[in-house]
Amino acid sequence: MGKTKNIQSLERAMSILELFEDGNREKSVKEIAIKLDLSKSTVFGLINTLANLNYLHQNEDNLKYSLGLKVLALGSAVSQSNLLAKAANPHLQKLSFKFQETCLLAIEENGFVVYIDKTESSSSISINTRIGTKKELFCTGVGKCFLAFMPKENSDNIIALGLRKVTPNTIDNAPDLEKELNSIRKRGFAFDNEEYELGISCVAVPVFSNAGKMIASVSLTGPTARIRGIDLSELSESLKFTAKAISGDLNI
Amino acid sequence: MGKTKNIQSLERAMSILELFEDGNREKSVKEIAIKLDLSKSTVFGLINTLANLNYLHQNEDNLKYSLGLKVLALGSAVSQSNLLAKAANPHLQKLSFKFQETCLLAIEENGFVVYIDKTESSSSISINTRIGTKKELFCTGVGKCFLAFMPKENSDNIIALGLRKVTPNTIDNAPDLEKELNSIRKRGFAFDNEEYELGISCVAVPVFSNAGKMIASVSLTGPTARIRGIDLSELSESLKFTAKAISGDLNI
DNA sequence: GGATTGCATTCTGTATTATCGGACAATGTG
DNA sequence: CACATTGTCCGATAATACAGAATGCAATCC
Repeated sequence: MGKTKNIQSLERAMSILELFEDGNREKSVKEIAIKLDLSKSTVFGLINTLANLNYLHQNEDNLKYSLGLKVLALGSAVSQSNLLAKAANPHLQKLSFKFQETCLLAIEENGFVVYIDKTESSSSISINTRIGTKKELFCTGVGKCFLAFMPKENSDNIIALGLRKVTPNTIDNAPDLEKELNSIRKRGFAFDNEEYELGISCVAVPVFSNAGKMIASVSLTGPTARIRGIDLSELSESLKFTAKAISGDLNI
Repeated sequence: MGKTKNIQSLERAMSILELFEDGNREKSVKEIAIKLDLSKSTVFGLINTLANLNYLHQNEDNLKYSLGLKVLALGSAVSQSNLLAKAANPHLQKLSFKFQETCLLAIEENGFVVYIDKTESSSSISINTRIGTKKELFCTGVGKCFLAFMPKENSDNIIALGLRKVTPNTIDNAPDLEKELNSIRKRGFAFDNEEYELGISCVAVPVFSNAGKMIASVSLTGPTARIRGIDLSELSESLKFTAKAISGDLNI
C-alpha cells in the first residue's frame, strides 16, 4: 500500500480534469489557474498536454476547454469490465420504462455508496446523481439498505463515524437509525423520505450474492410527488423482482 | 493551437491508463513497465499517484491494478454534458428492446466515426464495440451513412485518404463505394454486410438537424444471422422513426 | 526448511524537467 | 484608439521526476 509522495504534475493534471465533473462546463485557462491557485503557464502546460492526448477538447471559437472523447473511452472500459453493471443494466432499463423514472445501481465502498449505473426514461426528469458519485450511507435509500444488510459490526463502525442532518428529514441519531434499519430488514426495502435532497425520494432494495452477501442496491428515484404517486407495494415488489433477476444473471 | 512539448510524466501516466482500454484487465507494475519501456520505479510512482487519486484500483490479493471508479465519474460527466447522447439514449433503449439487439449511436470526427452511446438488451450477445471507439468511415454502416449524407467535398477528401479491405467484404475501391453511397441516399439507410467484422452486420440511418445537416448515426448491430432474420423494411422504418424522434427531441 | 526466484515497494543522488514570471500577440471593450 | 484581458510562448532556475540499486515479502523449488 504505497504512501509515496504523489507526482505533482500528474496530481495537478487530474485535479484539472476533476474540475469538469460539474457537468463538463467549458473553462478558460485563467479560470482553472485561479481555481487551483497555479500560474497560468503551469496550467497551460498541463492543459495543452491533456488536449494533445484528447482528454480535453478546445473549443475553437472561444478557446475554452472541456472534456475530450478519450475520457469516454476510458469510462466505458470500466463499465465494460464491470460485470455487475453489465448484468444489471437491462433490468434497470425495464424498471425505468415501467415506472417512467430514473433507476440507479450502487455499490458500497469504504463506508460510502458509489453509483455505478443509471437508466432514465425519455419522460423522466433527469436526476442529478451522476455515475461515480459518492454519498454517505445514512442519508440515502441505497445507503440505508447497505447499513441494514451488511454485517452489524461494519454498520456499527460506519454509524459511529457520525450522523448529521443533510436535510431536515435526515435521521441523525443512532437509535432512530437503528429502528429504521430494523424496519428495512423486515420489509426488505428502504424508503428515502427526502433525507438527502428535499423534493427527491427513492425506494431501494438490496441485491444479494448466492452466498447471501449484499453486493449492490437498486433504487427507483424521482420527485417525491411522483414517487408517492406510485403504489408502494407494487413498486417494492417490482424492485425486489429486479434485484432477484440481477442476482440470477450474475450467479455469484 | 498549442504545440508546446507535452509534460512527460503526464503523458506517461495517460498512456498507462490507456493500456486498460483492453477491457480493463488487471495489470502488474512489471507488465506495464515492460510494455511502455520504462523503469519499474518510474511506473510505480505514476501508478501510485493514480491509485491514490482513485483513477486506478489495486487488487489487494494479487497487488495488480485496474481502472478505478474515478474514471467512471469523469466519463459520466462527458455523457452527462452530451445533449445528443442524452436525448438519444431512451430511443436507443426502445429499439434494443424491440429487436433484442445492440443499438449504437455514433458521430463523425476528423474522418472517423466515434461511438458515443450504446444500449443492449438482456438477451443480446454483447457487441464488442466500446463507447469512445474510433473506426474508419468506409467500412462501417454508420460510417457509410456519414459518407453518403455529408457534403460531397468532405466525403471525397476522406475517401481520397484511401480504402482497404478490413474483411473480404469491405468495399475497397472508390467507384463501388460511390455506387453504394448513392444507394444509401436513395434508400435512406446503410447496410453493413460484415464489412468491418466477419459475422457482424448492421443497419444504420442518419440523424439530421433542423437545418438538414447530418449530425449522428444510429445503428442496430448484431450477429449476421439474427440481423438478416429481421424484416429489413420493418427494421429500417423503425430506425428512421427513431432517428426522427431523436431529431425532434434535440430540436437543433 | 533453507535457498532461490520474482515481484512490489522504498530509497537516494542526479540531471532532467516542470514551473513560474514575464513577454507577446490577438482579441475584445470603453 | 487606448486599455484590458486572455491564450500562448520563452528562458532561467530550482524543484522534481527519474533510474538504478536495495529492501522486503511470498511463493516455489529442491
